Amino acid sequence: MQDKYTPAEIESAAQTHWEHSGAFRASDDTDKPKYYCLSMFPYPSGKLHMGHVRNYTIGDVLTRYNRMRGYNVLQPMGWDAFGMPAENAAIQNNVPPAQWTYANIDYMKGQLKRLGFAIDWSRELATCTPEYYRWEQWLFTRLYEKGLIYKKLGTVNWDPVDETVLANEQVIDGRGWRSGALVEKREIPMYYMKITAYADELLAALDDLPGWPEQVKLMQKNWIGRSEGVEVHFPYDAASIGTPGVLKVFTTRADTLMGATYVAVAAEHPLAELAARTNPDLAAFIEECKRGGVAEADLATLEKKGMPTGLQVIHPLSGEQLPVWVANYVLMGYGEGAVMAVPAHDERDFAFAGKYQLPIRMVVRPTTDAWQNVTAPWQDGYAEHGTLVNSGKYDGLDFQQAVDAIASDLEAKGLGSRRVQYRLRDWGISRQRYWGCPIPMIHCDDCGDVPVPDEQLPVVLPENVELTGQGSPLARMPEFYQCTCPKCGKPARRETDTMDTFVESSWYFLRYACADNGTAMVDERVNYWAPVDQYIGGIEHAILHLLYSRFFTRAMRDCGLVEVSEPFTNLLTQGMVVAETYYRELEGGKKQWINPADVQVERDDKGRIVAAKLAADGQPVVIGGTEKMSKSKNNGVDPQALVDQYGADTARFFIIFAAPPDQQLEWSDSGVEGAYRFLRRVWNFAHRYVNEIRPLRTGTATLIGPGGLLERVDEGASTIATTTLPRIQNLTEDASRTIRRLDRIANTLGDNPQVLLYGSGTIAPGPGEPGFVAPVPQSAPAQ
RNA sequence: GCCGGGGUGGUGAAACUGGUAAACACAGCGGACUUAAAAUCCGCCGGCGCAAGCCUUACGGGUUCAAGUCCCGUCCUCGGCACCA
Repeated sequence: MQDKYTPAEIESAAQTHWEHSGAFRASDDTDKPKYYCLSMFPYPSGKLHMGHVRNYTIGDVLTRYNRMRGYNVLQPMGWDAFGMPAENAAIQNNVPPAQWTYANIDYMKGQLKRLGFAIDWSRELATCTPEYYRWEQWLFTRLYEKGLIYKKLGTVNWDPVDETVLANEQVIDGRGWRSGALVEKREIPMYYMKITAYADELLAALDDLPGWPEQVKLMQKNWIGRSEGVEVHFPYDAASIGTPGVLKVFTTRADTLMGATYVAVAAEHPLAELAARTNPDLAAFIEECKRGGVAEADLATLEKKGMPTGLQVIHPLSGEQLPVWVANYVLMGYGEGAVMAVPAHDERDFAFAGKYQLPIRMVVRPTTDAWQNVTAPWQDGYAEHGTLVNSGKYDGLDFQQAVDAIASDLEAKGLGSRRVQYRLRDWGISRQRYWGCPIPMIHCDDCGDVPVPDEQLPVVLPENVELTGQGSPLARMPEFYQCTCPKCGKPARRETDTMDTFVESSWYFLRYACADNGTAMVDERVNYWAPVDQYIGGIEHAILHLLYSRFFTRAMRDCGLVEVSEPFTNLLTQGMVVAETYYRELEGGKKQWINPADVQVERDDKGRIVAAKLAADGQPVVIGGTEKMSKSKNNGVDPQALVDQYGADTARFFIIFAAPPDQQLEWSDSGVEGAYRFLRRVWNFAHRYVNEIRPLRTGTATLIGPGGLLERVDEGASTIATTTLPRIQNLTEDASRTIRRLDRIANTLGDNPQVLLYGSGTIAPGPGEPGFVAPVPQSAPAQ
């Protein structure tokens, strides 16, 4: 009897049936309520990894479940196909990025089909096709005309040897990853999307997203970082600077303005450059600040350094002269590229003033008696709000009174005003790379920057190119960049930068609603399907991708393209897939990571792993602990091997039961084995007791009965299948025992209990419908 | 450095508003049945202790009649930090 469970045959029969019957095609026109279930689309890197399998299995469970509840469910799939890895592969293997990408898509699509997901493949899209990116270009020109896209200087990592802009990922310890050269910061013109125009709305709308995890909303809130404060203008000192002007800074601590003893500017600030012209030491320091990459994590951990410019500005209230310093912790891209320094009440300024012997003036006294004067070492209390002292007419005011009085006085003098500032910066979308969506702009000597007119779209990315790793090939292709100005007809130069790949992923979920439309970006069907009811993906996208998508949906709304503002009603952030790691130390301290499949472990009588050895040579290996499955730690399990050995149902069944969706999943080979044995038994069980329902193929998952268990799945995606059945470890026991447990559970559900055998859905349904509901015998014999 | 998670037995993990920590299981150990194995059933299963009992939620403090849960601090770990996707 056990021989009857042949997953490869059973699954392929079911999948063929689904394909021919169009079982998973979502209808655009039905009375059923809609349910749009979306998993984040994959980057076509080569083959699926276990994280993909988990992501899409969770989405598939929700998809099939909601189909059975009577919803018109859309579960589409596509490819986030532009990006750096294709260029790297191209350089390494001498294959054009397009060819590499399409081959990967082909292979991975086959894998997804083999896994039997209920995907509507008729809506498939790949972001690297002109059919997709032409609409991105079209929207770009609309947003440019609306002023939501503009051009300004931005700072990038520059590799002086390869003469290439590097991504942060390509800068390792301040050096280019290929050339090894010391990386420099360089300013180049780039296009920006004005996401800050939506900062307030993006922030406020977080309160109306009950279906999002609190932690994600909090991260977005902090990322947007709204703060109320005062913009203060420090007039230039005529004697030292020469030209009239003001130095602008923003502060949330205007109450401490009378304690400001110097101002600090970024190395790229005009005042720094002015002073450097006559001061070689300062010029050298500015050069030093330009070394290294632009990643904030690196900048924030740098040792704080500075140098005086010799320039002075005038304190707007006291009239005192304050020295202007250049400091490496002030960044040009943030606010005005300058800060006022109040060493007595700011920890960073305190440390800086101590290092360079700058004056420290206490102007706030705490309400407690914890301290009386600001002295080293720094105490957190120094930064607390309190009563003003040493501040002339402002003495005795509390924080709010002081801010109000000082802001009013600055406004009266025309030297400042109250203002709201965001941490959020506009989104720079220009990339000096080949494998991306061309930015549809033309540069004309006479007319300036001119958007490509609609009738010339798309600007097609040439696909047969050779990559060298030095600069963008587009900039070396006259046939690409030579063009005529759409306005005056004179020879002009086409923009050779491409867009950030986050742009493609910011609207793909809307395109699925009408992927077949060749004449418009979206049509009225988008208002039927949007918003996505359930979005599933990794927590690593909590900020950038999700925030950009929320912004993009609003920008499209304001172009009259969609009605909704929020793209994703419910968000599930899935946990990682982790596994044991093993390694051996090579000479030179380098670690050679060994795949767990090649390791034999020894356990003590408590079941702890106490020793491990390589199966091939019997020699011991070091136990490296549990880590996220990755190539670098060589602890990945290949989904393909799993499917080949046990079938798709086992892979999916294990992965959905081994851990709650939002928690990390620990890989267990015995758990997989147990899942397989369980499925085999369920299949035999189903075959025996419910074979009057045809076609019957296999049983793959678990019971969900009417009553309690069913509702638990309904409560929220985070409880799928976790409380209804014991964890996968239980399933390593003999399946008949488990089935008896299922019966016991079923019997507690009241009259006419039903067991829903459900999972990959290869328990085939009646015509067209996946999933299968079978009555359960009141007491099933053990064997 | 900054923002957001996490840290409870050998393992997965429970503990809902502060009220018996470790439910439910897996693994393990012992036993029954069996010629034997499988299956099934029974018992044990955080630590120390013969026992009564004492100790135990990363670590150190605190609040409380009562703390895994609240507060302060520390350590470790994971995700993100705007050009990885």
